[in-house]
Parts: sequence; C-alpha cells; structure tokens
Amino acid sequence: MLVSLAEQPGSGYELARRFDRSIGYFWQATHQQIYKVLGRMETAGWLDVRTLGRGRQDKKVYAVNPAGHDEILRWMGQPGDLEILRSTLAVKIRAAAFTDSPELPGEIARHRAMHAERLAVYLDMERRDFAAPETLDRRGRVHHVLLRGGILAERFFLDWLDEVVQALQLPTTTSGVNL
Amino acid sequence: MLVSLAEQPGSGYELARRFDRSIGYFWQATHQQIYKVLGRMETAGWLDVRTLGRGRQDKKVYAVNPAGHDEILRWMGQPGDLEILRSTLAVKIRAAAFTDSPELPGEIARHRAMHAERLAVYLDMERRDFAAPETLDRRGRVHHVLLRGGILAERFFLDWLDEVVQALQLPTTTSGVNL
DNA sequence: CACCACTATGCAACTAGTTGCAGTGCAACG
DNA sequence: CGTTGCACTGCAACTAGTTGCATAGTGGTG
Repeated sequence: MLVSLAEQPGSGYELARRFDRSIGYFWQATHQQIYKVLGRMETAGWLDVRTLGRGRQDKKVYAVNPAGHDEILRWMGQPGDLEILRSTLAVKIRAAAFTDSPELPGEIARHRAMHAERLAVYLDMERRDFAAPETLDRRGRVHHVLLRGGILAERFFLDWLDEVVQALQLPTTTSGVNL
Repeated sequence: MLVSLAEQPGSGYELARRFDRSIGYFWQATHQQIYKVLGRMETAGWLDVRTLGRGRQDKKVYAVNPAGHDEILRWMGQPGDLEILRSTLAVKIRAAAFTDSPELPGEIARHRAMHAERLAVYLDMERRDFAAPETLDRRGRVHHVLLRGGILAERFFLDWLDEVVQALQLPTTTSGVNL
C-alpha cells in the first residue's frame, strides 16, 4: 500500500507528511507504521535506498524499482476490500438509546466542529490548487478527485451529524450553513 | 465498545449478527473479535453470564451489570477519535496517476455496484421499518438516525466514485441514477 | 439416513497498527 | 551560546484485528 506512495521517491519522514495531504482522507499511517512497511518492502526487494549521510545525519531516500513496480501492478489487479467507515461516536450515539450521558451532546458538537474545520481546509486547498480543473493533466485530475473525496466525506459527516442532532432533539449549538 | 451492544443481552453469535444490522455501517467486527472482547469484559467484571446448557450445547447469554453500566458512562464521558475512513481503492486510484492498470476501471465499477446495492438495501430497510419517523420513540429515532448514517455514507461513496469515473474519463459503465 | 446449512463457541498463530521512548543534528531566537 | 523546535530515524512492547482451523448439535431436504 505504501508502495503507491514511494512511487515518488522520498524519505520515511517525507512520506509521513505527504500522507497528511494527498490521501490522508482515505488512508492514515503514523511514521512508525511507515518505517516498518518501508523496511519490509526493502527486504522484499521492491525498493532501492540511497543513504544521504551528510555528517552523521542519515536520511534514507527510497525509490521504487522495477520489481516494486510489478508488485504495484499485481496488487492493483486483485480486488480489494470495500471502503471502511469507523466511528466510535456512532457507537456512543447507539448507546444513547439506553443511557443518558450528559457529555454526549458536547462530544457531537466537537466532532461536528472538527469536520467543519477540515471541510474548510479542504475547500481552501481546492480553491488554491485546483482553480481551473479543465486545464489539469492526468496527475492533477487524480489529486483533485482524491481531494474531492475528502470534501464529500466531510460534507457527509456534517450532514449526518446534523440529522443526529435533530433526531435527538438536542439544542442546535454550532449547526450552521455548510458550504 | 462492545459494551454498548451487550446493552441488550445476547450470546456472542447473536451480537455478531446484530453487528451486521444496527451499527454495521460504523463499526465492524468478526465473531472472533467479539468472543475475545466478551471474554475480556467478563474478567473485567462488567458482564454477567448465564450458560444455557440444553444438552451439551453451550450458549452463553451475556448481560451488562451495574459495573459495566458505569464503565459505559465513563467511556461516553471521554472524547473519542474522529471518524475514520479507509479505502484501498483510493490508494489504487492515487497510483493511477503514474501507472496504467487495465483492471482499475473494473474495480471501480465493482465498488460502485456494491455500494449501490447496499444503498438499495438500506433504503429498503428505511421504507419498511421507519415509514413514520414522527411516531418513533427515542430508541427508534436512534436506530433510524444510524441507518440514515449508512444511507448517507453509501450515497457519498457513489457520488465520489462517479466523480472519479468522470475525472479519469472512463467509460460510464454502470453509472445511473442513485436515489 | 446421508448430507448440508445454520447456530454456536473457541484456540492458535498471525499481521496490522499504536504508544512511548530515545537519540542526533541543524537552524533560528533571543 | 544555550535553549527550543523541528527534521529524521528507529526500537520495544503493546493492543487490535484477521485467518484458519476445530468442534458439536439441530433441523431440513432429497
């Protein structure tokens, strides 16, 4: 999976930061996870490494080699799992059918606010980097459509949380216009 | 987390099946996972067990006791992680910026079809079980709003995949009207 | 009555992912 | 020129979750 990201070479650290952008909405990984996978893929022979040892500071730059490229194609060829959605908040809401937790409304509001903030960030990115979608090349269109996924996802969460607030007849604290 | 589901008593097997319904859209677990967590929670003293041993067939019915109920309240009191979205398909799409995989369009169509099918199932459930939302009690409203989450989620996936198809200028294979 | 599907539980071994810690070297701030 | 912050890598120990297997009773079909 990380293969697809080492596609454009870089160090583990850079990869971790890149995760926050491009596909952070659809896949998340800590730097630990990345270093582990990087190591595994190196021993599998899919990556080439150059160690830039200026001084004693070691920075390992990984690049996908032909074997790695083959592996990507093989992986893309086989069917993958359906998208996974996971929400502890939903479980808490479920529990609200039985239990009365005074903190739940606040928690819902918190989630709503965070999703709203993310949406704002993503929309900003879209405005800045993808102002003219028609002029984009394939690479640009791919990046744009992934960002679109992030935007639609956040909108989904907001819409849903608004329905939740309504259904539980909670005070409409921070609900407002989305777009 | 499973606590909230053992709220209405049942055996591990029943829990696993219940997962497929109520909150399957927001949390998934195999029966293995459930048996493990059930065991852990029993030793933690949050559950009471009655073993129905008709013949030698052992069926363990779990029920949350007061200590378990306290634990649920405690858990609901602390802030939880943001909703997590995870899609290997998105990673493959990302890879499509560099690589040309002949199977990718089919894979996208497959995912789209599966999401469409799920959406149809959920809408059916809504039509059958929640025809008159105004008449629902708290419990019913909670179940309904969770189902709404599933519906909105599937719609989000469909919308997004349609954008993907358009962005990659793939033949519009199975795309159609959603609702 | 042989076979299959379903209800029902669980172990063992594994992979994936998280958390906490720990270190280095560089650049900027005051 | 000491401290802070950040780029950079990694180990060790853990929790979560998956996969494959084993087992057993029950009810229905051909």
